[in-house]
Amino acid sequence: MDAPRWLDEREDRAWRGYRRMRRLLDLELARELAQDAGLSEPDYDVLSDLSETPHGQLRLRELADRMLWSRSRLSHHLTRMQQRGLVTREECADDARGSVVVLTPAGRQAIESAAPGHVAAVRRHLIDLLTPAEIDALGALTHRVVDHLGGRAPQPRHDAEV
Amino acid sequence: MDAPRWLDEREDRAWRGYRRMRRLLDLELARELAQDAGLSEPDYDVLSDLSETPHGQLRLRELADRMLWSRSRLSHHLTRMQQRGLVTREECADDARGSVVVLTPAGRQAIESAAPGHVAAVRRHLIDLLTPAEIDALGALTHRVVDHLGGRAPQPRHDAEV
DNA sequence: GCCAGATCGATGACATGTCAACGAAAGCGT
DNA sequence: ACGCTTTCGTTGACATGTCATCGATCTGGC
Repeated sequence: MDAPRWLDEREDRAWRGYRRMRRLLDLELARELAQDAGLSEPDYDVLSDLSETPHGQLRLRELADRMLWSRSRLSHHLTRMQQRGLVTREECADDARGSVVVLTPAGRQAIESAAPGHVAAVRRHLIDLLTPAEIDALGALTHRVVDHLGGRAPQPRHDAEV
Repeated sequence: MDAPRWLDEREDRAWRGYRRMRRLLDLELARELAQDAGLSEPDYDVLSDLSETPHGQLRLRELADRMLWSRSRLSHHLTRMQQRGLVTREECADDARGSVVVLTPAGRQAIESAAPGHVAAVRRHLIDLLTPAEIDALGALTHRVVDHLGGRAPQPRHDAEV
């Protein structure tokens, strides 16, 4: 705990750059997405994950885990998206507690018309600015960090114990 | 607008990895910070930026710009931090509209005792997992993206016009 | 000096995210 | 079959972030 190892100049540059990029990229992508497609980033992510499944549907639990969201957050968000007609909830056949989130035709329409523009924005502001080597490095490094953090989901524990 | 250029396998890997890392790193760093220091990440960032100035104080406007926050957000956040005794607001000498955010002794104490642990966490979960070459690449790439996005601040425009 | 327009920061209404608690239903050991 | 424990998803209270608006002040052109 003593003599903390501060970040040296290069490490600091990387860390600050990362945080700044993160913020600016978010703002810009969210801005364009809202303007061009009327969706927020969370909306887009939900629709995107759903649309990648065979039938455009997933157990709420499964979707929350994939997105690294709490079930509570997802449940609240789905309520709003449901009101906009982008998804519906159906009862789950094999588990009476569960609910299945289903993409509506309007939801599929929304993601399909939003995707090209969004991917273009991701290219324009990030991918196309990188060399092939940087893209590979970014892929390698991020996956290493993710593995290290043990890609498991959140959802608060009710553990006793210290 | 036709024939969108989707991400190829490597690009997709980098993009997904980035987003996943982003989320997991955030969760973990926020968790440790809250547990060890009783601060949220926004709290930490505010205190950190303030503590890097000569007198631990900044114009609200200036602080908001550095953090890429809206003034509204910062104003709300400061109100809460002020109630916890971490910062105070003082009148600005050369501009009667302005206010100066000042680090209190308790605020300085908070950031100084939180920093070593936070830096250690950043090392443990990110920096120390990367090779020197990756750190340099990350620094280069993030700064390029930031420059491209034109590091300017948000604050909604009231423009007419398309 | 004076006025038009810009900037500063605060505020309230609202959208979104978090957290703890809950009822219902499964799982599991006996 | 029976309880005990876990999991599922929802809910309400609350924390946080966004957006539009406001009054006060500053700035620049005249």
